[in-house]
Amino acid sequence: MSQQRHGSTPGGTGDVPAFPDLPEATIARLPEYLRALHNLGEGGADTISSEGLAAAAGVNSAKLRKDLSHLGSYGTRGVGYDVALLIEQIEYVLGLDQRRAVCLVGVGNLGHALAGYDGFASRGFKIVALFDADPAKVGERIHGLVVRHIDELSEVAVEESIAIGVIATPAGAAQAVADELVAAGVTSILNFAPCVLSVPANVDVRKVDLAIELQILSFHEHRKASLTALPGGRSATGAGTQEAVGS
Amino acid sequence: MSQQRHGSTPGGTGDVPAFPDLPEATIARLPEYLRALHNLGEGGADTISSEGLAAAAGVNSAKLRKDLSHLGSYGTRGVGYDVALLIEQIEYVLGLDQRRAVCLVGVGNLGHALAGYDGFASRGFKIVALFDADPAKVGERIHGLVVRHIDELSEVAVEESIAIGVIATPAGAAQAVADELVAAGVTSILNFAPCVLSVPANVDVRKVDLAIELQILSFHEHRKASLTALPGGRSATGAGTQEAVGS
DNA sequence: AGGCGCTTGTGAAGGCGTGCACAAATCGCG
DNA sequence: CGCGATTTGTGCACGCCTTCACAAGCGCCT
Ligand SMILES: NC(=O)c1ccc[n+]([C@@H]2O[C@H](COP(=O)([O-])OP(=O)(O)OC[C@H]3O[C@@H](n4cnc5c(N)ncnc54)[C@H](O)[C@@H]3O)[C@@H](O)[C@H]2O)c1
Ligand SMILES: NC(=O)c1ccc[n+]([C@@H]2O[C@H](COP(=O)([O-])OP(=O)(O)OC[C@H]3O[C@@H](n4cnc5c(N)ncnc54)[C@H](O)[C@@H]3O)[C@@H](O)[C@H]2O)c1
Repeated sequence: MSQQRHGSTPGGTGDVPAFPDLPEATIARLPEYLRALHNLGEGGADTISSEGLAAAAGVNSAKLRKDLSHLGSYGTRGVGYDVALLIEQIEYVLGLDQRRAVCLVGVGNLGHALAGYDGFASRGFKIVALFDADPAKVGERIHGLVVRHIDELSEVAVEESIAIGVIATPAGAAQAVADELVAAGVTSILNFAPCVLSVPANVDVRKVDLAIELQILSFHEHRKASLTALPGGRSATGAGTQEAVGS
Repeated sequence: MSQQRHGSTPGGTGDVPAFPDLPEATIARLPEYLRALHNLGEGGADTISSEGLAAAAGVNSAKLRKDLSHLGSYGTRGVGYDVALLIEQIEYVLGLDQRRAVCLVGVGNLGHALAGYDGFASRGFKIVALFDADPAKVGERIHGLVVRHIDELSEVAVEESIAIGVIATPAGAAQAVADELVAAGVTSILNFAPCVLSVPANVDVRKVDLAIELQILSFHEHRKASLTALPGGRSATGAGTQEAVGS
């Protein structure tokens, strides 16, 4: 525990990240580990074993170790992982050491909820601008931010160095909004509208579609129902196993 | 086009679904195909090629064909897929031929938005009950539904045959709510709280965590930024390729 | 009626991700 | 100072998923 070397992360000379190539599946799980670590840290834990952290994150412990090994060796055999150090490492890899500016387009039902969500701020993001096309909404004040007209997007995006945009408009407007975001220099988009977006290759899009989530659950309900007719009525209701469903 | 046989789906004698075992990855994409098909159908298309449907759904056409082939042979070589027939098929497989009852627990910021979302109704679901623990919220009327106290959950769930529950409470309350949902007979849960849920093995859980989505985008921003220092300034801004990000 | 172009359905190959099982490493204790 | 208990890091094998490439099937046009 003597030297608390961070590998080559902060304080490095060249400070070149140059992640080899973290598996996509791994980076999708890092945020979950991070959340679990924060919980554990608040609980007063100094170190945590892979088994413990895996349980807190709802994954297999071997998978967790392999994931973390991709970042480097930040654990101590026989002891576990230093919680604070690991938090720092994951936050660095995810680029959360700097608070990232986010803009939100479409301040309707969903947009209102998102604008008022404090879970963003506590996890590395700051909503710095709200946009809408409806003149009736422009000027409205939400959680300390004034809704601006979508035409101002480009100007504000540059001014505030916004790299991430959230789309919460109806599906019909989403592609047009995406185009405007891209034109304004945004290179990452989180899309809540149920539609496919076309964007240049250097722009990342992630989509959240609640109806799809429900439909997947519906399928499993359908399947489960079709098996109810089986003998051996008692279902395999185990102890309290986490039912992990693909990312 | 003469005989419109549905394989063995509706109107079958035994009517036993007995899906062999659709790959998990496939069923996660079926809802996307379904949405694309509805769009195309409204656009007046009678049939659609795998290429066209794949484009509309943002996937590779070979993947789409393989996915659909798991449901049976519902295409016509040289022509494509019958839009209406395929919609019917997918909806059957997903169990959407019956409108599924959903309850929502936690009518706060996010819960309000979800309760008022019409995208559920149009895609096979009906929110039949809202619950909250806050006495100040109980009794409130939202979009035609009255918020009920969480203690009534079990009673209402049985009465309305609710199999799917949505959790939109703070993370601290989510596990307790999940336990109550399970006790009330709910076997599928959509969880918006940023935490891991422990449930019996026969219960499916899907989680939506917005901060995680943003953190994944942040990683890609971080990585992109670390490559900016490269020569050849012009980024590989292709035509308009969809940037598919894992499901 | 026959041929031609188009599209589906699928065999095969390759890549990715997962999980087991164990060697290597570290700590604490006698 | 050495030993056993504990936990990490990883080699390996297996299975799933994706993608290519193509034969089989279908309709249309001549
Ligand atoms: N409400 C929900 O709970 C919910 C859930 C899942 C998905 N969604 C999806 O999220 C999106 C928004 O849902 P909502 O319920 O908030 O809808 P909404 O109609 O309440 O809000 C949409 C907002 O977008 C604005 N808008 C429209 N066109 C615009 C444009 N070109 N530029 C900028 N702003 C524009 C509108 O003025 C409106 O304020 C929809 O695509 C919906 O399918 C909503
Ligand atoms: N608001 C958002 O945009 C947003 C975005 C992503 C995730 N989330 C997550 O969704 C959840 C809800 O967020 P929110 O902003 O709506 O919070 P909120 O505080 O506005 O609402 C939470 C609601 O849950 C109710 N509640 C608390 N304990 C309960 C219990 N035991 N049983 C039933 N109801 C209970 C509260 O009375 C309140 O009405 C949180 O976990 C949050 O992290 C919210």
